Amino acid sequence: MTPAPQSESELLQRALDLAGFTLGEIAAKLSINCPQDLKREKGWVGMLLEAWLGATAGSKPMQDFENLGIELKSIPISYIGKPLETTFVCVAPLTGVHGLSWENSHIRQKLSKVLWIPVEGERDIPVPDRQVGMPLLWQPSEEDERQLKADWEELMEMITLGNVSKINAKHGEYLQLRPKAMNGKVLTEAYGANGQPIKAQPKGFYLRKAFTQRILNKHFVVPD
DNA sequence: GCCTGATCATGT
DNA sequence: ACATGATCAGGC
Repeated sequence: MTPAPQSESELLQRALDLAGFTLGEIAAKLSINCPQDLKREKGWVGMLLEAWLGATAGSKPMQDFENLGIELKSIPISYIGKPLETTFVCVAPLTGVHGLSWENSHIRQKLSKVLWIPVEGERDIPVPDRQVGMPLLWQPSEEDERQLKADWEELMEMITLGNVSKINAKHGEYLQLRPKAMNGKVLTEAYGANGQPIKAQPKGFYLRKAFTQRILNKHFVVPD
């Protein structure tokens, strides 16, 4: 495990050092076993990058580099550099949401500064052969923030009004809510239509691919 | 169970 | 082909 970076430039330099290497090569440097596919270790790439960059491991609901105020996100990309998956951000609060605003929300804090690291994610490339790309330190533009806030307010209104059971992934232009649990049997507390407590499947906030693709496109030249 | 890290796999 | 809904692993 690498010690935590003490500055933004130190973190960026470490990330730059990874560009061009394969996941197998990076795993070997850290003496970590590299799986052939991610069917049973879906978060493996993120954990590997955390280990290399010196992120604080653990399940704490805070940014990966707390002292720097930076969140780390690996993003699987296609052969032409487009996102292959949506990006999970954080779990959605289903209770205790009275008075919660976008400005003081957990998700806004997480997205205030993100170090994106593109990694080849095509399933026909064995995990050890997948290459890591150039890192990108990103902060939401005013437009990004407006759009995320609008989606967040729409989604949170459904939660607040007890419409959790009506929520699906089709809501939200750039931000969506999807199940986030080990399986469909996991239930947590939420509000019913009359304000009564009900049990519902946990939800997570995800960034749609159109949003993350725009982030990548602003900084990298990508073929059409 | 809740949170982290996400991708898998099915439905349309 | 792609988005939605479902799922996998690990620490606390």
